[in-house]
Amino acid sequence: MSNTELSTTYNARETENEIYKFWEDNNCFKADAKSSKPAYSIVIPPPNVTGVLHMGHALDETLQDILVRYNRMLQKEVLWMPGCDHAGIATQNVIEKNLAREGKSRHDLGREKFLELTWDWANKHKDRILEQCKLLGASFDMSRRRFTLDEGCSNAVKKVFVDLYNKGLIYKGNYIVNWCPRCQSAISDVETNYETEDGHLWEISYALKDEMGAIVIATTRPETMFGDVAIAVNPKDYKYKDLIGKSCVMPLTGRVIPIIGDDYVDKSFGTGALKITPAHDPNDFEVGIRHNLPQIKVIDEKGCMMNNEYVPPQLQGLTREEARKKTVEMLESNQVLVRVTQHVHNVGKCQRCNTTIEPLLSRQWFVKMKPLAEPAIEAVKTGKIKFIPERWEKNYLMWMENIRDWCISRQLWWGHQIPAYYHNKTGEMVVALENPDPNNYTQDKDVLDTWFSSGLWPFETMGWPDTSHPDFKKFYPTTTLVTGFDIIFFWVARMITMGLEFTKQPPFSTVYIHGLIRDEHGQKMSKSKGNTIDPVDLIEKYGCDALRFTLTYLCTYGGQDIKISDEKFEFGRNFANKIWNASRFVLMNISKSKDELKLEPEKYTIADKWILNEFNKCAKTVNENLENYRIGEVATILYDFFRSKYCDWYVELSKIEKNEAVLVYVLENFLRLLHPIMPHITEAIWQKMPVKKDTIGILNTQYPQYDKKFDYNDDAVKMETVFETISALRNVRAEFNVPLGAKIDIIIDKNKELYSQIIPYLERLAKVNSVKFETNPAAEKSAFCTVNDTKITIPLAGLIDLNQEIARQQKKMDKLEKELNSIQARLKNQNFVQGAPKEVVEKAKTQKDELEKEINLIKETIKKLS
RNA sequence: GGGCGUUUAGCUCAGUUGGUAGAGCGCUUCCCUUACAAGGAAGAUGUCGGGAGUUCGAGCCUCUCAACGCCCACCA
Repeated sequence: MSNTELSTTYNARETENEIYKFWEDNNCFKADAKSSKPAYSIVIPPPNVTGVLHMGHALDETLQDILVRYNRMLQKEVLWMPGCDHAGIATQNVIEKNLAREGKSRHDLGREKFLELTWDWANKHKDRILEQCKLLGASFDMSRRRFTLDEGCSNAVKKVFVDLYNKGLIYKGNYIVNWCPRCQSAISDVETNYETEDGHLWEISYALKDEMGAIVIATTRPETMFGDVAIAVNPKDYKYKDLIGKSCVMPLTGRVIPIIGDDYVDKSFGTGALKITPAHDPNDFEVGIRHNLPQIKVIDEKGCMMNNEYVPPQLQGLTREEARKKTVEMLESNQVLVRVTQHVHNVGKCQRCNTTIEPLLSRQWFVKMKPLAEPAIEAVKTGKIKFIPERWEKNYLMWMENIRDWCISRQLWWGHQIPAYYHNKTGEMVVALENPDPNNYTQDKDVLDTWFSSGLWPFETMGWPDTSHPDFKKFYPTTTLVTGFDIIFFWVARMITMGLEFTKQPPFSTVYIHGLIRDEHGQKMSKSKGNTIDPVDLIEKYGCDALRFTLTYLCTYGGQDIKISDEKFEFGRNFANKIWNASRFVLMNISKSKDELKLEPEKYTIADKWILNEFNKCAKTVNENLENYRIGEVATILYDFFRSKYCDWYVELSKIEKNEAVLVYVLENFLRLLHPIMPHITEAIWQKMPVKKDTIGILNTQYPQYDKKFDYNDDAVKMETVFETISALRNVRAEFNVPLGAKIDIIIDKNKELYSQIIPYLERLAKVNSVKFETNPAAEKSAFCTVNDTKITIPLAGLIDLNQEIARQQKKMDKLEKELNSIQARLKNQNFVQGAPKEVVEKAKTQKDELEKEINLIKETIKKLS
């Protein structure tokens, strides 16, 4: 990278691969736990081993990398910890699907063989997604990469489980859980999604025992009736209250069950009477506990009717769906089906496979969440942990304040096996880090919810439980957590609770929540919809920096979802190309050596002062916005500065008169400011620049800051006048179709001091032939333009159309007058003059004066023309 | 049922303490002016969802209505 020539069009891919390799070869991303510099650390939200890179990762990783690179340039010791999640159910599903293709199930292999197979697969795919992240330019420390099932994480998981158990915060018990008959496992509440479905409400008549009459209940799930243990009515319901304490006879089976009273029953819903099936409905389960009722299971783990005394023989073994149909038929032929109505209701679905959940009575492990949630609520309320944007705090708090116990056991094989051991003969249970006696004790077959281990991610990756580990000491707690709002409950909340419980510190101080990536119609991207965009394709087509810049530009502070389409990334590509070419121009036009390129304030032109002033403002706002996580704003500011200020004006002016040192200084520092967003192109150009380099690359240079010595506001204002003049003259040329080759003469009535400085600019940029200064020039056959109080006359014999010119002037005057009217109205208002801040009033007065002057100028001009 | 978000130019969206609206794409006209046509110059386009209020002044604050979207809850 020593040649100073740059190719004419920017070849993003070639450059990016080369540059990333350069950083890797130089170990640029490696964090030093022994460094004395202040620490900045981020842990990656570990992508699933099963995963391939998608747009969500692209956004998430880009934002993290921006923060990481920014802080690295602020000269902090930066650790970005990469790694993957074993993703229990998701991974097991993939492997089982592969087996199914061979006509096998996991049971054909047995646990050991199955795990062997899964490990092979996981090892093969573990680094794939992190390798893909490198295509995004991710500057994480691969030497530290972790996996939630590696030895360190497994030890942390065991320790946490045992400690929580010993503190009484983990318990095992028979409760109703969300059971997925396809995954063959319990899942937690947050893994259950509800979908609205059209169903039926069946009203079934239960005959009273030992007397005439019947009670009619309403149900959406008649097949569960065989597990009924009571009929419940509201004690305040006059229709039924006398029946409480009596019994009824169940249709089809003849079993006798009591009628009970419970406030939970809604008098106005259905028939006002409710069958109670504790083993298959969460609410009924609660009612059953209150009334000390038995729990009768009639549906098994596969979602089929059980073969037991409660289920009629002809239904045994049928699926839930078949059994429902058959049950209804049987009820009908027994003439106990009173009525069927359409009923829209919500049905729980497994988040992983969308199978309808079966609420099932089951023996599972739970974490008692209330005591853990309290400090987690406190940490957010007191501001120890801040959410950005702030509104997510409310969301988090609401969930935390209504937290329910967390079912953590899964009937899977892939995951952390629960460290509970049962005596083979006595059944005695021991919860411990190790099996007390492998000959006599057998480990619990269940594994833990994936989120149990990812909940420990910020500290289990830093050496914990060894709190003297250098990484733990240097880099924990981490600084910022970056993620989408979709996993606040699954992951963020659990990291906070676990972090506080086990390290007594919040695992991070800021949670930066961004939106989700959607397709151009606002639809969530999914493989099944076929609307996904592959970031790898985008990188191939437009380049990684283009992808990063575009995403960043679209990522606004409010954390709105981001709609994308392929073509949107042309924006970033075009910008990269612009940067490349502008840099090419600069490098081609530098004749001085790096030692000669010194800023010499005494030689600055007003243009130099203007661009230095603009850059200085740019550096200031960029830093402020990065500090406040307004990352999209940063992209906008940098884009605007580079295109509208540096390229459109300063580079153009430099073709007339150049200060090489300023040209190079501003470019180099702009590249630094941009580096966190577009790391490769900025590094590639920087390497070729004739500047002093005492770091390996641009990535560890100092991040530019506001510098008082570059405050040149007065000159900047003058320069704006120059630009306005040039634009006004160009407008005249365009308006009257002055041929490109033709030069114009202009007569300026005042402000000679400034204009005489910039005659070469006018000549080159507005194709001016001659400049005269005259207070009252002859105005015939001329066009005019006004810039503040200055009038410029442009004789255009042969081209000028007087009416057209009058109309043009009139239009400008109308616009100015409208503005003036509004300001005048304000200034006439005593309330405004007295009530508004002094500066605002002063500003309005100045504006008024300026507007009046300019309007008078135009009026005079029009008068002369007509 | 509870909570949150969105509504600004044809499209996608910015708009940080209230001071009188911007970008990208698209569109019109001109230009391959030796950094860049993935470019340059000039230009058109908005009763800031409706209504009311606070204020000297509202895209921004308050209330209300409407449409769309999301989250939580889960009355069988």
